[in-house]
Amino acid sequence: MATRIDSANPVFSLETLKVACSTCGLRELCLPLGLSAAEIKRVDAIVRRRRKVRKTETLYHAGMTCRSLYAVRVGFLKTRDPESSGSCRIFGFHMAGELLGLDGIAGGVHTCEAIALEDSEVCEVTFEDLEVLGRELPALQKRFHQILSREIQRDHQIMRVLGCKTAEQRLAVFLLDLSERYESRGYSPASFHLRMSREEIGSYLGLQLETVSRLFSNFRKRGLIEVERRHLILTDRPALQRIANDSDLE
Amino acid sequence: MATRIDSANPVFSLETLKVACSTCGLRELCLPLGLSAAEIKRVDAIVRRRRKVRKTETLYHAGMTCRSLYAVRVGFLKTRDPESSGSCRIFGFHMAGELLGLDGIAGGVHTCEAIALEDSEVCEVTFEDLEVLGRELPALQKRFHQILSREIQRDHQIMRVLGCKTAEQRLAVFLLDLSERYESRGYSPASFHLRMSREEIGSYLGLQLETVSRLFSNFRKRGLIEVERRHLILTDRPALQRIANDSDLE
DNA sequence: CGACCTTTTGAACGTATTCAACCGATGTGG
DNA sequence: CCACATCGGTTGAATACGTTCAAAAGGTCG
Repeated sequence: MATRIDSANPVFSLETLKVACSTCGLRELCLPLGLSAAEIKRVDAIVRRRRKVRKTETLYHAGMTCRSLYAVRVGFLKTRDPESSGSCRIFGFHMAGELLGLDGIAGGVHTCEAIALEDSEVCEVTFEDLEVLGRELPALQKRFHQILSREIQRDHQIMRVLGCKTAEQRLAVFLLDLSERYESRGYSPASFHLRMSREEIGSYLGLQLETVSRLFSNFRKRGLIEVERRHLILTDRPALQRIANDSDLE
Repeated sequence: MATRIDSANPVFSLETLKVACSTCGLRELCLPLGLSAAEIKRVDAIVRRRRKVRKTETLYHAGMTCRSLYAVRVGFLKTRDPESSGSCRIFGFHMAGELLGLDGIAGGVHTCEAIALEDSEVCEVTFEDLEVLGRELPALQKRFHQILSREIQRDHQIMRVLGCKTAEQRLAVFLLDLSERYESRGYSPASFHLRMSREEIGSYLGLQLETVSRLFSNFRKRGLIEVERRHLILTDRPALQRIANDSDLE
């Protein structure tokens, strides 16, 4: 029933208004962060459409022309490298308020593909509109640059993890990162549901799914977490922090 | 003698004019790519200063307030993670025409440090100036976004390498990447000088220096390269390509 | 219910690391 | 000028970490 709205009707509906940036709970995480109410209204106007992506469905494929970026409104998606047949094809997991498609600006083509891990909704904004409006609203321009730069920082963090952390450290970093992101969205930082499989976690962390599974068991035995399938409780976050940080000192 | 010019004299000199963007050989790689002659002149005007960084000297430290980005004019620099005492602190090697400091836009603070691997010169542009001018010159704004997006793509490439390639594949990818970058700057893609130590290569690729050294020897024995200290000749690039690409198929 | 997918666990294996010795080039001071 | 220290690089041997292969249990869905 929900799909009826987004697929067919391009005019404003009550439904559309309800999810305007101005009233969106994510405006403190997403593109509008730091903008005035008036400015947010202008941003609202360039959001082309709010699109639903069902679990397992693809938001965009690699190779598709890319003229827009997408902000996750609700749900959870992954981006992955299409070519590499091997592992480590997953570049990231994306929660509400995060932006997708930043890698496509350079070439006008998506270099990875985005797939929903649960029923999700995204807001689409074209680069063109964003650039035009950015010229009028310096705060928006600045915010956009911040987001791009933030993404580079994030990638550096992942490179650090992949390049010099043990399997144990990688998983600890990963769990704490999820924890923080849930917390900043108002969810419990200690208890949450994993939207991704062991294989996907492994793919993201440069590990085999068996290794991930073993580490979950190992962390459970040491009393650091409780894990039941995909439900997770971080019972000893300070200890996880210690594991994650320990460069090499014992 | 060269330092006298840049350190003391803030007014335009013949020397300064000589290195203006308009006449810079790198304008087809750097920020001005795709701009008209008139637009390049405007970019010239916001280049605050052209700064020399001697070998082993630091262009910026992590934690320093960051209000500018730097374009490499001549030379070769590395950026590295300051905190991690372990390995893999090196995020990248940067050649002429490449931009440094993109990670600092978000927080206004440098998150890594840049160190010259040979005597280098960089052009400094403040984000503020770049944003202001970007509002006037859409082509510049677009170009800047392209560069940021390109950097994200680059990071993805590194994540791919670190996450799912063998040591052998990593080195092959690394050498071919250097090769391409030299070629696009008009140098030989097959014969060049390594500016970095084995340890720095390892740090970048998530390997130990011994492993890198062994791989060089191994590649030499297989007739793929000739290597004499830091001088390198890629004698069989197609073979290196095959090694780099082979996902897992034999 | 049976088919399939995800997850767990075990055992053997292999790749890259670690520790160590050594070499050559460079630089310093007696 | 040579002894000596230092730094970058090479190579060997033992080790360890994570992978690979394999089997089986638990969940989910037609």
